[in-house]
Amino acid sequence: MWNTAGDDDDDFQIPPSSSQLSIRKPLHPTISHRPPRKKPRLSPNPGKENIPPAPEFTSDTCFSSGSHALGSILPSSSSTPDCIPSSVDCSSAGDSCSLAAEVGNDGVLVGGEEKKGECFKANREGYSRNSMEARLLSKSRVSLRLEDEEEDECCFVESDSELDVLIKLCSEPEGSNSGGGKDDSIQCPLCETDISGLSEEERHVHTNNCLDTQAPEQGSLKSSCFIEESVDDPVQHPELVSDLSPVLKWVRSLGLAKYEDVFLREEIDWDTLQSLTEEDLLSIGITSLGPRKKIANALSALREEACASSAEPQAQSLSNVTERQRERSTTRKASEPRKPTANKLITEFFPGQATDGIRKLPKEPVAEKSAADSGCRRAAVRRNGNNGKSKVVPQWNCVPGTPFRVDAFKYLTRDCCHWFLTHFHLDHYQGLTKSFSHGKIYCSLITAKLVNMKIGIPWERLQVLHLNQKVNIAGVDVTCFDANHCPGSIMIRFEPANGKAVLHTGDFRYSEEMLNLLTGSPISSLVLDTTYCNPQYDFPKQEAVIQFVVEAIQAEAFNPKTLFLIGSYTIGKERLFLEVARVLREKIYINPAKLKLLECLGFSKEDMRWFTVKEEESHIHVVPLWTLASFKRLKHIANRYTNRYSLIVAFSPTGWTSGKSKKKSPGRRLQQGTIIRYEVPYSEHSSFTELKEFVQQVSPEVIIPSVNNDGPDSAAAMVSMLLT
DNA sequence: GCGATCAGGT
DNA sequence: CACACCTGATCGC
Repeated sequence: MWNTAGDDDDDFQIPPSSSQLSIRKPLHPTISHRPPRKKPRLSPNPGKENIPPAPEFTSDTCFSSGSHALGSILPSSSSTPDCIPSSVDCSSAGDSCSLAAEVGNDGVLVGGEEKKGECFKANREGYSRNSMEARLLSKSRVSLRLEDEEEDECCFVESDSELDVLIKLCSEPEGSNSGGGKDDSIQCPLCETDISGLSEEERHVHTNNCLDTQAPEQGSLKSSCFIEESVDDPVQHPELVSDLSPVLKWVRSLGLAKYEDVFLREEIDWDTLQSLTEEDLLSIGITSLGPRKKIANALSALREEACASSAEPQAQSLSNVTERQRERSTTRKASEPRKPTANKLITEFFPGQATDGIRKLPKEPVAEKSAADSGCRRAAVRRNGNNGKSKVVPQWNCVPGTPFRVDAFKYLTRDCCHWFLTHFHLDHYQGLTKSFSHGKIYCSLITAKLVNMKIGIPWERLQVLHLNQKVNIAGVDVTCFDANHCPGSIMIRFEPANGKAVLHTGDFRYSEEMLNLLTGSPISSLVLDTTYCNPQYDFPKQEAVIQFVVEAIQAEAFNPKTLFLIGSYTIGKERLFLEVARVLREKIYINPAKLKLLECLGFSKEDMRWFTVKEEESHIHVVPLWTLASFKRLKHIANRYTNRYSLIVAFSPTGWTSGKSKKKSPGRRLQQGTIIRYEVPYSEHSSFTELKEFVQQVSPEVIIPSVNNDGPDSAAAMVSMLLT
């Protein structure tokens, strides 16, 4: 694993790294191999469970039980073989060539037969086409395709979540209460005329007419949903714009017209405006200091003004507005349920839950305060939400039962002096600067080195945690494990005195080995990396994707004037390009800064030999991921190398590749002229299936998602999906 | 001038 | 979608 380094103070090499990736020989399970799990796959649809991903060929079995050490991706016994074109089995050759060819199922690449020939040419080291990996890939592709069929079911699960049911319920107009069947009569929400006989378009015309003529009476609308909708869509309902316009005018008068939207979205009326604090402004999205101060100052001036004369002309002119607002809010209360609006706290869907403590259901984990949390994260505090308290630390940055914080440097407070950092990615260490003086930072050795080197945190502030070793910090037993995310990434188990253990996954990619390590006290709360917590994200094992990339490179390499580009983050994806180097037996170019960084990651000397900072020594270059994002940038690179290279083949490894389109394919190939870009689903987060497996195994009482998205992917919805 | 922070982009 | 990061603008010391 990445962090095996941490096991040994003096030597932070990544063992067992001596092995060479040999994709060309049949593989054997390694010593550490565990038999594939026999337990039934979790499936939202039991009837379809007979479509497992071919157990005998899962990467877990072919490779060494899902291990993570670079070297152990494949058995160490097989140094790169000098085999053996003569042993090639033609039928399977078709298989593996078609891997590359099929990538191009969008079209362009590689017709079958010719390309096969090219494959052989490119196959400098030769290899047994009948390899397990080739079978693994074709197999997994089949199973993936089959799994696509399950997808609908998964989506159904999602849409059937508690949240969704509520949303559906809420979005039904009152008029359509009784079933809303299509035979029911449809009334205009304004004049209540039966408009069933009209076409949909005609109905729109009708209601729009009513709107135009009846606008002043909108307060009498029956459906509060409609009112809310109007606010959401002021363009369609101009009368409401004028409702809010004093606020908007005021904002405009400050020269901050760009924030009008914010006030509109938050439905801030004149009264509310005057009670806004600076915190509120921050929370509704006015994050720039300047504008915020400006508004705050203007507000205090406004308040003073209001105090000075309680019946000022300005207030007078606005009274009708505020009255209307009040009226609206009372109407609202009286006619629930109401339609959810974009700016509604998810908490509101779960009355009581937000303020309740941990809600425990027998055997079923729940999303703890998930609702409140999702609101807190994006807009730290919402209007009227926090009684003026400052920055709210999101739930997932806290460790229940302890005063500790995890990846919470954006929320530095003086009441905490134990700060954990799970890994060195910007979104987790953001806020951490070298002037940090809030106590100790606990992290893995690799992360500590990076934090020290890149941010300048002095070593005195850093406390290295070694993998799988329990230590006691402020009375809490703390153990960390390899998170299999990026080098140095850890998951942390906290065992506070109250007996309720907390597992914080940080960002992680599931592996079965984690479960071996996680034995011990049962986990009460699980803070879970839910990046891909949606059934639509199901991607192959990393090993399979590496395999795919290697084969694609081989297939494309018939042209000696080809430049290969592999995308990478500051840290992450190393495994991918290191394996490519090993397999192709070619050095990989990285820039000096990257080399310095890689030197912190504990690679062995042998591994480091695969890297070079001399551009001319390699035609495989590691570049930042975003330079591959657009063909425009790629063309720019191509222009730089017109003399040396006639073809560019780029690999863009990201889990999002397996989004809505091209689901679960091991990669796809895009081409523009002499530039080819492969998008490969190489993910360093757990797939949905893996998340389910993990949650199932850990079986916590409470799940706290570390989510970035809200809406239908709310915490509650996610938890419900995980449990389905 | 520099570091920190934010907005907007890929 | 928004991974994890970049660039450029702005702010404060």
